[in-house]
Amino acid sequence: MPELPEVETVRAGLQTFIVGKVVSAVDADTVKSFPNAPSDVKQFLINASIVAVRRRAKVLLIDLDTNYSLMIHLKMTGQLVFVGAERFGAGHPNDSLVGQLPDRSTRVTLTFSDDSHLYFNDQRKFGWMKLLPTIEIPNVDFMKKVGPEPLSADFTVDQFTARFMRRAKTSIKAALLDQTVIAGVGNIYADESLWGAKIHPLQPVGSLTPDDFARLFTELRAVMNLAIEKGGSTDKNYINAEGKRGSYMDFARVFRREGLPCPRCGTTIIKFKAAGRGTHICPHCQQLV
DNA sequence: CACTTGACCTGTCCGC
DNA sequence: TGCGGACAGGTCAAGT
Repeated sequence: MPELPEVETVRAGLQTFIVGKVVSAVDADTVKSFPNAPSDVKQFLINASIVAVRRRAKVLLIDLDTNYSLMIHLKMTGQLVFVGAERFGAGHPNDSLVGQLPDRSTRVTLTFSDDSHLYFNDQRKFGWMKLLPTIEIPNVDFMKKVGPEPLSADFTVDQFTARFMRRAKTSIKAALLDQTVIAGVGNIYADESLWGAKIHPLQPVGSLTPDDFARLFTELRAVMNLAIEKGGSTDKNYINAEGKRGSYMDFARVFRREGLPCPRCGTTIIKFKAAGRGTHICPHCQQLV
């Protein structure tokens, strides 16, 4: 579910809420949620304090003062929700969630020494948490293979184009979704940026012109920045660290808008399958060439 | 090797 | 209302 803008929104919320807090209890399904961690994972977490919350691609990294980190992937339906202690009283940002969590999709509960909680919920159980030494993070297979951050200040259109040309024979949509090409793009922002750049999702990468890449580079970054500004996209499950929904779907131009008019030309938006995913285009603006 | 497909799970929606 | 099937925003292993 969550793509780069959603994970970044969660990260920013957690950075505000949990840095400095000390873990006092852990309730976790260690088999499901900590597949690679030591069996005594609770001992590694209890009494540790949160130092920082980072993000790389769609992965969250919670650094502890013990030189260990929690590495978390939310996959399709994962949520990380912070709930303050009741004694914080009315007006606390997420007071309304007190008593609602944990629920049946809660996989891990971290309790902090001030009686606040961090809940990892995941309906479909695709997500995971791993505990590992902070210094080992760069050695994790995914971290070694994942492509550059599309929003980083020093990322250029030339680098962007060169990354894609490694996958010249595949479709542009499949390449956008390939995390080893560019980090953080998922189905929503792939469709939205291809509409913005007026490129058909099945267009072979190798047939795109420098101008196509320039437009896609600009559109992808603009769409992701807008999505972060709107707190991400909530289609079904996604909520941020305060348990609140994102509003980007109110601004989506094609995603989940099949049957509605293209906001640019009025042609009816269609949906089909591309790169194995539900794909939305304006058949007038985005044509195979 | 490059690329595509199926599997991992649960919940929801749609048609009969 | 009940039931079966398709589908859902991600990633990896296995297959072609």
